[in-house]
Amino acid sequence: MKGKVTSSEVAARAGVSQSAVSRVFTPGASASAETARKVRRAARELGYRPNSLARAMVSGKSRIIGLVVAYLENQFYPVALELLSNALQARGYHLLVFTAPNSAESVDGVIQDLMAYQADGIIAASVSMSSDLAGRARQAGIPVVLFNRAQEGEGLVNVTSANVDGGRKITEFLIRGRHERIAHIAGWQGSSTGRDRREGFLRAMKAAGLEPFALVDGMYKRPVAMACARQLVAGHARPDAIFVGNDHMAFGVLDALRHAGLEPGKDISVVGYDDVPLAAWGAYALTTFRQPVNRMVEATVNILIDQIETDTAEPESVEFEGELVLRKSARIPEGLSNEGL
Amino acid sequence: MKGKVTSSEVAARAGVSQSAVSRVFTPGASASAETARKVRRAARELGYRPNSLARAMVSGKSRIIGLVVAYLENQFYPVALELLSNALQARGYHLLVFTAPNSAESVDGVIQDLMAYQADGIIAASVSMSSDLAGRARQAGIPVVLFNRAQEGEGLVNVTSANVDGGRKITEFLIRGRHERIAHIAGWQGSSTGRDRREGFLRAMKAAGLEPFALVDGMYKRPVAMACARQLVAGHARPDAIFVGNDHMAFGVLDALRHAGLEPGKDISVVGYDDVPLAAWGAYALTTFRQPVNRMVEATVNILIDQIETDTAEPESVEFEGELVLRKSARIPEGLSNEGL
DNA sequence: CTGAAAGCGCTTACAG
DNA sequence: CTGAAAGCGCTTACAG
Repeated sequence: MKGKVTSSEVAARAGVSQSAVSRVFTPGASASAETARKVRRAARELGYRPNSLARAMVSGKSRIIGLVVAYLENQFYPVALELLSNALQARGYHLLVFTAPNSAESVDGVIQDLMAYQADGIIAASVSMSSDLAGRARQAGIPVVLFNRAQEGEGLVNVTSANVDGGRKITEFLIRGRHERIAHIAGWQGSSTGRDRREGFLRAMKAAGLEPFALVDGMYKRPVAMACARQLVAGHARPDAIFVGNDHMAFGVLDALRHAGLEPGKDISVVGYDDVPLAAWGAYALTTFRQPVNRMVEATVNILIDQIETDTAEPESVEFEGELVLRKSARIPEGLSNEGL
Repeated sequence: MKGKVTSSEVAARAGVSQSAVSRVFTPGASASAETARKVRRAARELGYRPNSLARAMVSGKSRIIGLVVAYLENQFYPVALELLSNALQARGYHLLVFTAPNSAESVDGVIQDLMAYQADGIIAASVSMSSDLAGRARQAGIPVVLFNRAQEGEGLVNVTSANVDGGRKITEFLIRGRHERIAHIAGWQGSSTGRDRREGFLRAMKAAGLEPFALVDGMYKRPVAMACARQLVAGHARPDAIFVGNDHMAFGVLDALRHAGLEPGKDISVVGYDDVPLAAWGAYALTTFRQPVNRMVEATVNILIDQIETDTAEPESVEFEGELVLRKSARIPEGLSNEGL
């Protein structure tokens, strides 16, 4: 066990000062070709790499971005996590990941840990934080972006897709498909996405002069959504369409419906929200509304890095358009194809 | 932007020395009740938390564990990531996550970053690293555990399940079910899991005096596995069972088979490997071999923390038993139930 | 370009 | 128990 090698050891071996070693490893610092050569050689021989922690301490930049996520079972998050990680790595940042139950207290605790680690920025994916803590992060100069969740608060930037709009478009699609008894198993009403999609649903129904066949909170949980679906089709008056608050719940709904002997897309239409990879797989072929994860990730990373590396420009929340993706789980209105939307 | 608050500022406000502040925040250090009270009060008022980076520098312990993963599309990894993160957080450690394509070079690069961050330990999930780098990690005193992958090398600890055994048991199950034309779409042959499961398959076939109907490398990739499946059933001699190297590929195989008009579990049997959550969902109901993720995670965390916190005890690789999980995608031998195994 | 020196925010012997 | 001081491994003015 040799332990770590330091810049002083490299300096000794290269016959230069410790500062010289540091300069060779600092992009933009000045060192002669000769010095650089000697230093790199010694570094290679010793297996030296600058200690990022020490560098972070003196420079005040850790190049660590904290990511707080709730549940990874919903495929939307692993996908986002991977994209985020790749994009950040490409720009020299690293993701410190925390999984936290989606309660303000535990999220707050985790974010305090992140601040103790001098994270340069924080991404909260689908979780909310207390406004008190948001204020403190702002005071400490740590930018926070909320990914796929909207929350008011000073210094809080939201990156979302147009959820009200999406809920409305899905509902209009269903209405155009001549569905008359439309139910909504909503996303968790404690979240902005759950509320917004529901709002879109309600507006479209109202505009068409329709009453919801049923409206329940599926909590973004598979078992809850499945129970709701079973109940909805248990009586002899049943919905002819169900708009489900996200894909993760919609898969459960599809499973429950089939178990009850119904064929989705024929006996009953089901539409989800997100368009996770699994939605495209044959066994589900879920009609859904695509959230543009790529663009959401790109925006998140840009906003964060802009705030970290320049201190101008108050960042603004962004909202991206999504799009309906037609597959087999819902009846398609006559004359409509995926292109026609 | 007030910036971070330091222990000196807290000391000034509390009317004690900076060392005193440090002691109050160091578990096990001695401070009078009176001092502690004053310090905590001042800290609260100022919103102080010790800087983890500074603490890490002087103590030599960062409490950061690096996790390197390849692809998160296979549900096995998000599940493991979440469990790992929870277990580690509970013990005061944090996960710095890197996604890296599964090539020795990129994994090596990422691990060097991890070492630069003074990670206390490294978990490489289903990726391999060069033996050169493994040696360096060992020299630097950083424990590395390979999760779900076996690799020889000094200082490398493997946490796996009994893959040869699993492959054998699946094959025996298929043989007992009177399948006669058994194909294997293997996991990537560049990985120990892929090779071991295939080895188990081969041994069981040989013991039964059977020839493999087909044996191909599915590369752990869904599109590849689907193409293999399509080919296997294209001719008029087709397999009556397919053992697929992992669940992720098996879902693709199931989709491809159904698309070709075959009913899994009736016209043809399919067995996967892993038992990810999705395998239990109605649309797939995949018969598979369960890897005990919980125990694998627990062992990984214990081994790592033992090595970090005590410097005795050469750690040893561990291998856990898995178990067959019967669902609907494969014909069940007469007289056998899930209990009967 | 280069070296000596200060300083980042802590922990930890060392004396009292 | 408590304070003054050294030191963790770097970066970055400051002189030359």
